[in-house]
Amino acid sequence: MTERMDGAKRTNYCGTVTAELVGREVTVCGFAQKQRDLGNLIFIDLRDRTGIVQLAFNDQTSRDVFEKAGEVRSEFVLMATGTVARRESVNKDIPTGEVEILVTSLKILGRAETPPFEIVENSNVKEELRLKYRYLDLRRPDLQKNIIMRHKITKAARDFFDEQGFIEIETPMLIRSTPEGARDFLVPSRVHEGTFYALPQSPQIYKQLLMVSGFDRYVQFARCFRDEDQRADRQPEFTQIDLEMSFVDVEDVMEVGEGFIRYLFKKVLEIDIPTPLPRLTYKEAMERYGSDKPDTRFSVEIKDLTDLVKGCGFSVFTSACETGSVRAVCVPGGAAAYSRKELDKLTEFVRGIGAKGLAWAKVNPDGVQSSFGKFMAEEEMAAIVSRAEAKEGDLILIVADPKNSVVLPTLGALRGEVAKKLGLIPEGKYNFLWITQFPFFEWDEDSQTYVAMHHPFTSPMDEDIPLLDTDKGSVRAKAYDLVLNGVEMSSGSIRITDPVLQKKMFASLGLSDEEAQEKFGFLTDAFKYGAPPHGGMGLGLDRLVMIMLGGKSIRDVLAFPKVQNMSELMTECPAPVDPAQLEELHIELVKGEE
RNA sequence: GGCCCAGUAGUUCAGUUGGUUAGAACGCUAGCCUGUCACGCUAGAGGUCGACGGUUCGAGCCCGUUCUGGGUCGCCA
Repeated sequence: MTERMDGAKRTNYCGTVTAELVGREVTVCGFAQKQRDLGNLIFIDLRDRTGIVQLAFNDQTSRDVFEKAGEVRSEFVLMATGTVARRESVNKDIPTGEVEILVTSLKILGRAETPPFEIVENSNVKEELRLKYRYLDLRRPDLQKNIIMRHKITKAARDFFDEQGFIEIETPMLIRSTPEGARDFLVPSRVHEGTFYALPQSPQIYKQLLMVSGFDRYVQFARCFRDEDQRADRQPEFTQIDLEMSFVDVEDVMEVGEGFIRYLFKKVLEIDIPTPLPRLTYKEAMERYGSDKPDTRFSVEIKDLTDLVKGCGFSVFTSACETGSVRAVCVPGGAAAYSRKELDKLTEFVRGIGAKGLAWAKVNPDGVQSSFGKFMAEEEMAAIVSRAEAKEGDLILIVADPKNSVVLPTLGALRGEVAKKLGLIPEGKYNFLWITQFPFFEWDEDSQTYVAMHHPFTSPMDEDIPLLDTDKGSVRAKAYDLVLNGVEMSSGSIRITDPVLQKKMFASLGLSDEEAQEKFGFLTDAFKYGAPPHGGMGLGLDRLVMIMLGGKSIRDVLAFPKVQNMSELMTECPAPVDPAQLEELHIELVKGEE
């Protein structure tokens, strides 16, 4: 039989019962971590979210309490009252290790079956099982720590933005679908047959309307939804710290952004992040790191060899030079000792990304050994080694392609791959970086047109507006990303508020007036009534928490995450619904093709 | 949608060239035990080797299909 609390109150959390309380009567509640029955002496480790305290039962304990203690098994829910006493032997491993509670009253408030896995820290139980019993997994101290840390981070964020004069406003979860970008989750309307709401991918349009409404500084911890395939750092529903400000330009938003980062890291981790944060333009980031979200925790950078190999005898290089380039990364750390097999693996790796091959050169003590040496004059090879800044023992990896859009990302991925392999990435380092001056348009090979790299309300840079008619590819946007350790943490921009310019941008993206009105009319209409210049950013909270906790998987910072195929193993959702429910929603299921 | 990895007791794993009754540790159950805290000692229970099909005298092991989970590419304005 389980017992009732009968009006008893907890006086202390387990983890707070320390030596100062010796002699005092306390009442603690929690889960039995472990029961150790020594015959006429029983110990129970009682656990709550603050830690563990030892309950002791001995010959001083009344018979019925002692017998009850003997029944206790792992994960029983207990309430115990007793006197705090010094232990005969101290446990130095836990904060409460100097004391124990000599129990005078014990209530078994809940019995527990043996759990499918032990509730312990650093569990290496298969994730599938942990997620099926997520409520048990969440009892483990590491996950408790993560979830509590997440709370601290959002609390600090609320404090910061409140101090900065931001108003927290909730925007709707049921919104109009705007079929740009990622796939929407759709919600059928019961009342309006054949119509659907969408779940927001971001509160973008609403927060811009709030600027039109004069709220001036808005913030929201916004739940966002994207129906795209998952990754280790991506979930179908996620949270953004979403903000928007009026009467600002790029610098103002970035200043708030980095002020927040500095505040947060100091407050939560007691780490000083020096500001202003380093910046790179998109172009520079691509040319030096081959990525618009470079990991700068290790120094390997891309070097351009094009001018050095233009006239060499290696046709792979010379043909690439015509429209593309030949570039290299120099891998330190004794990578010249790489075996043929390891080099083949790297070649396979770059082929997987889209490059046609990988050339290599080892800087050995007795000279340079390379995959293309027979096509090179000695001075040419020496120039390559010097340009790559390679030292003895280094390995130069070279990618050549007629398209820079192949060369740069390939080397970017390659530098990350080898850094991981060689352990060049230091732990516990937080390298923030702004990427600025993104191109406005992206050339789309499939449709042979320019498409918006950001959403279509992003403002072009003032000085690039004339290029809209002459050189679309060179137009830069007032857009900025915040990158942390090679992960995109945040993305933001200054928005267009000039109706004439907005019309022009829509046209540049191939949207007719009618289409633009149909899709975004409510926004452009709103701007007719006076729109303050504004801009903002959205910061991925889940990823931020993950990196601040040194985690690798976003599932570890969410209470109830979904797995790769977007289902949730505990409640087994998504799930079929009753036919009557479908009928009410005017939905008929059609069989998929076999 | 493509590619890669994993699936054996409740859990984590081992399992030789295909060969008798599939093992270990932890956990669990029972008994003993007054200072444990990874308690100890004794005894015990516990398996459709993810599923289906094939090869074989014989399959945990080989082959095919499939399911589940993970990673990654495509995708994520």
